[in-house]
Amino acid sequence: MFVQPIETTSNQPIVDWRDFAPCAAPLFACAPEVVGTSFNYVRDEEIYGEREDTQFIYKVISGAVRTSKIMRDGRRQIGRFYLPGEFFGLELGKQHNLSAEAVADSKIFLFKRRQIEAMAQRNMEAAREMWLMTADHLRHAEDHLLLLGRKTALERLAAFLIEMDMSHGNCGLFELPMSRRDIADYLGLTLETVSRGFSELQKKQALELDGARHVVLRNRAFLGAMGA
Amino acid sequence: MFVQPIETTSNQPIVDWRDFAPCAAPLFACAPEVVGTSFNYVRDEEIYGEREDTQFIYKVISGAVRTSKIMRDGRRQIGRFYLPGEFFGLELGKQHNLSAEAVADSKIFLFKRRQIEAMAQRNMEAAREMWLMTADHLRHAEDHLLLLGRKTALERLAAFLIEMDMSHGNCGLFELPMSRRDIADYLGLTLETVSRGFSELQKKQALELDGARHVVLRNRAFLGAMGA
DNA sequence: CGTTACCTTGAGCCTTCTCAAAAGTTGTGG
DNA sequence: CCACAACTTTTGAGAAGGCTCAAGGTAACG
Repeated sequence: MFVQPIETTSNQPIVDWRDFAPCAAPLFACAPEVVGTSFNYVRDEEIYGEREDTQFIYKVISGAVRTSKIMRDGRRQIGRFYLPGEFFGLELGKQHNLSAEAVADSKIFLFKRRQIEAMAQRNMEAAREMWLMTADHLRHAEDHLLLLGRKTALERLAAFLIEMDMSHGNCGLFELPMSRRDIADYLGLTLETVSRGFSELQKKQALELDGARHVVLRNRAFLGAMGA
Repeated sequence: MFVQPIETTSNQPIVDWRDFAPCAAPLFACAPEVVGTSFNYVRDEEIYGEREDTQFIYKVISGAVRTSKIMRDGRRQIGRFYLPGEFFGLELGKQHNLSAEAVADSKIFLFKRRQIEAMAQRNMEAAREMWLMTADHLRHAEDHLLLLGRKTALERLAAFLIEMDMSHGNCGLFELPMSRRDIADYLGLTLETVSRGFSELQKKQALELDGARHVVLRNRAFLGAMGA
């Protein structure tokens, strides 16, 4: 159920090119010719489907997004979670290779792919910035291959917690926006194994859970060593 | 053991930009300003290491290459195999994220990263072509995530055979350049499970083995359905 | 023709999965 | 504010797919 975004009727750009730059990259001084449109998605709503045409490029404002592939019999692999500030859906091909859904109620900015492409044609720095984004996604995927192919359940969980902590500023305290099933499908496990893993890590004093989704890391060195 | 490539002393370009284009992409008409140098690697020789600086971009002429990550205790995950005609080692970051080794004795072309980067700065089409290459690698990695996270041993093997067949022109007949251990580390299995899988597929009349590495596919529809 | 590396097969084990049920959490309406 | 329903998470018990360890077979090479 792809929902067509509502275009703004205003001529004022809502978001300029600087917002399109990844957070880690130096900001641009180029023209605010690329405008975005805000849109809200409810939990589990599809943002785009696998093999669907690439019309937009997306930025998470609030909430969280997952990209995934699903097999005919229902087995699912989540490629990555996207948290506020992160971009997704940028692909060079005509069609998306993964689908994207909202993990929780989310506010997303949509940029027209045509505009982005046109800008990349004219602006060398912008083109490089987008290449950089693709390269960053590739690096994440490559790291995840090692996790899925060779790490144990507890190692995967540790790596996941460290990753989540990092994207929350390494403060050792964060709220998980996704369910145990989402985590399981990200880590190539079952939700029961994920749950058992959390219990195990609590027993090892590596973390505390306040409710199922509020995490406090108690031994980040241990988790880091285990997940790496 | 990284071996420094021998630079050509000739001013004649050995390879021009057209050779740098991925096979699937339209060829370029731009200047042959990028020159490459041929180099031979013996089986299992390291081409570059993980975290090593990105000095070159590589094209397989003959033989085969694997890129991989290794954990401290020796567990290894192979990211991808590269066969003749394919490029690898193209990264935007300062350092490689995976290491690369020759699977068999191989002839490789090396292109200076600096030259490639400079060209991308000047030539929009070339820049796009390189972005496309990164995007293609990302797509492959994403497909592989589903394989590693969710597929059974036999499904992984079937997918691998179909992939190998495709890169040999879908003729249903090819020579595997890599060992059972390499295949296992690519598919997130042990070499014994890979071997058992081959035997099982032979029993199912899906393929024939003439020696351990010469493969004849007998039922590609079956393998395709199983691997997808 | 012997040596070495690689591949296959077997037996038993272990991590993770499956199935099931209980416990906890959230939201809603009386 | 409480009761109830729906959903999520945790925990338990047993099953199974793939792993480990081990032995034997095959092919390449000096």
